[in-house]
Amino acid sequence: MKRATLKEVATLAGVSTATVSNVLNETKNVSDEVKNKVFSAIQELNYQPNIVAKSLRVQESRIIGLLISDIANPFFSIVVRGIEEELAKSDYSILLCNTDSSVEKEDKYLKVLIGKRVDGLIVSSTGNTGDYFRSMEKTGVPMVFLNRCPDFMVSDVIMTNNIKGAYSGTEHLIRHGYEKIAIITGPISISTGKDRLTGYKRALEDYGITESDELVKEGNFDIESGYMKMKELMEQDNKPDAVFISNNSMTLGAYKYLKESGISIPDQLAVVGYDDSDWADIVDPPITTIKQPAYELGVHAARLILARIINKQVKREITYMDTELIIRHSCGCNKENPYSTESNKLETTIGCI
Amino acid sequence: MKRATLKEVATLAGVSTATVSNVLNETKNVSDEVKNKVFSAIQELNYQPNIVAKSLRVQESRIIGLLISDIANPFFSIVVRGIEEELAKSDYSILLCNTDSSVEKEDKYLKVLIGKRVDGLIVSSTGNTGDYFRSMEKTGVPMVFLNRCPDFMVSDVIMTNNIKGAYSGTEHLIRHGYEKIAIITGPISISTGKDRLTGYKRALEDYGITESDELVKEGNFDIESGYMKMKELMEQDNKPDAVFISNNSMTLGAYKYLKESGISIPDQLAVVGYDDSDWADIVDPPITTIKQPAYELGVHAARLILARIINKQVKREITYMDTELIIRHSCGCNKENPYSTESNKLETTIGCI
DNA sequence: GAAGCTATAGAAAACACATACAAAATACTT
DNA sequence: AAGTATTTTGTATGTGTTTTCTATAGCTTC
Repeated sequence: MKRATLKEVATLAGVSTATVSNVLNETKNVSDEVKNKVFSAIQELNYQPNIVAKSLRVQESRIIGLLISDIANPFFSIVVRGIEEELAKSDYSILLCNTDSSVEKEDKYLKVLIGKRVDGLIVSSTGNTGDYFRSMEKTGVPMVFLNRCPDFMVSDVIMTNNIKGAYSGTEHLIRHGYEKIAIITGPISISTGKDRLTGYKRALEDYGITESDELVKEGNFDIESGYMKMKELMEQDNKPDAVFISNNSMTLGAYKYLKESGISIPDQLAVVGYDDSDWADIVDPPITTIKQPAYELGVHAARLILARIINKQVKREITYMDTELIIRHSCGCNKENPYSTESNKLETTIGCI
Repeated sequence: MKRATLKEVATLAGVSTATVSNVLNETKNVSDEVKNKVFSAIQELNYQPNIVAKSLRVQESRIIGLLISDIANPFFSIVVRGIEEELAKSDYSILLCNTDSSVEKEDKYLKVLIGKRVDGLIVSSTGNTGDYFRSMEKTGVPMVFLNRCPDFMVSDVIMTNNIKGAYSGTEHLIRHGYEKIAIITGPISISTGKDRLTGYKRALEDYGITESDELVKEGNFDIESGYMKMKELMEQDNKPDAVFISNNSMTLGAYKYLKESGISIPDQLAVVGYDDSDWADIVDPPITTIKQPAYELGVHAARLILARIINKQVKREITYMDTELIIRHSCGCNKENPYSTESNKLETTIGCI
């Protein structure tokens, strides 16, 4: 079905294409009389401007590429929602690319995104990034990274304060009096994984607890590895009495293992997780966790990329957003008053122990 | 930073733009000698084809619009993943639009999608759809609907068998011997809400149970309404001894209420939910639920839209995908052996009661 | 050696729009 | 009334591709 073109409405309205364009974009004065002719022609032909032609002409696509490792991870899906809603306000659309943390997919997508002439790029990829990013710099399309930035890039990045977050999680466990606190980390090759490990180590150090290699297990942020690493931890001689787990999926996996093997939380093993979820307070026991401001992260990323598009030569910005310790019961807090909403406040950190 | 154009590589290689295009697309024979010149020119200029120009010329954007009510809902985010992965195989990208079930947003997005000349549309909107869809039909862009199709449209739709799913969930409750089985439905103005209610009613009828208006509460598929409707149910005189809840978010909300008020599941109230989740088996108690094949739904939708793009004149297709009853403990099954994986099989339906 | 064929390369016309510039029409001065 | 300023409309070109149609050169075949 052939769609009407600008030219067609112009001839139908008996004016030039330039005027039609001008009434559409309100870019010049045109008399009401002519305007009306144009509008009714548009109506009659059911004309819809061809944005791809416009994009070609004005050299902007009004679309932002979004490179994300796993849209099905609730943390990311909330980030995406934040991005989407903020971008929509400025009439930008988002092109969604799920990279699965695969360098090949990332490179492939990057290629099509640059080919499609996206106006900007938001990337939240937990994997290692390939060569293709290097060539991105030359293209000059603005980018903002979420939670991690390849070492070789000079670009905007907005991070949650991973070190601090992990620190406060481990600290909470320490104050509870646990002595053998383990950690299940993400891949230490990537910054979120590494930073959260750093926070953990720093907390132990500050409280004079000697760390043990046996108690740090490197997972890869998915459910399966949470399950496996938890299992390793509980089957070895040097068992922990508490564990800090570096993201939501691994916490889920760990919980599955613990329940399967009948290990009681927090009596036999206390746990503090990372990332909050809607379901975190209805599992058994409700999970004490480090909450990242996922939605705000997305909103901020969107604003930043928009700012970059408008003004390309502002200098690099690194933003840190703070996490929040959400206290529930998996750490050992509040057993006598299990569903008090009072327990959900950060301020109670000290009091509850 | 100006990007190199086809014409520039042509002049650098000393050939015409036509030949460059031909070597790029392998659409005509060109001698190896010339090919090499072209390739090295491309390399030297770091040339990236401008896909929007190509789109304008060949009249296809290679992008599929995706209208979805809430990307943060785990059910949808998995659907999206299925769509994305399948589409990527054929080098189609997806433009993500989160409608929040708002007719205004839907119409607005529809407008930009059609303007951007998407090659197809996948819509999974739980809300009522506005007028704009009507005008969509005239444009001739292929559409496939997920789980619901506006009455006035003649379009492909792929559904899960909602009636059957709700039937089997309710039936399971009935076989347990519960006598006052309530339902929290979605909005009955939309088909998923209505169909699941129908399945529920049909089950009651088949087993000779008279239904009570007091036991059917209409929510709107979000956490909050699950909470509120559960509350209503438990605070009224005519309390149920079991409840069937029509989606994941409302089940979550209902669980929150039940835990807060110390109502024990399944002893005081048995529950069967709709939609499966990763966390469904670590909550307390693990949720018996009707699982929709979310990922497969997405894959199928992607394939269907692709087929429609290639061949526009095949006739309308309505696909039903079957749900699966995942038996855990919230219904009352398997209390003595709580984490047996055996319990997760459909076949045990009868045996477990 | 002319006619016919094949293989390769190029010229130019779309594709649908925006915009700089020119021109015309109107309004305003004096 | 003519001249000038201002508003309104039109012309023409450019945006980066693909593709149809032509043209040329190198063959074969009679």
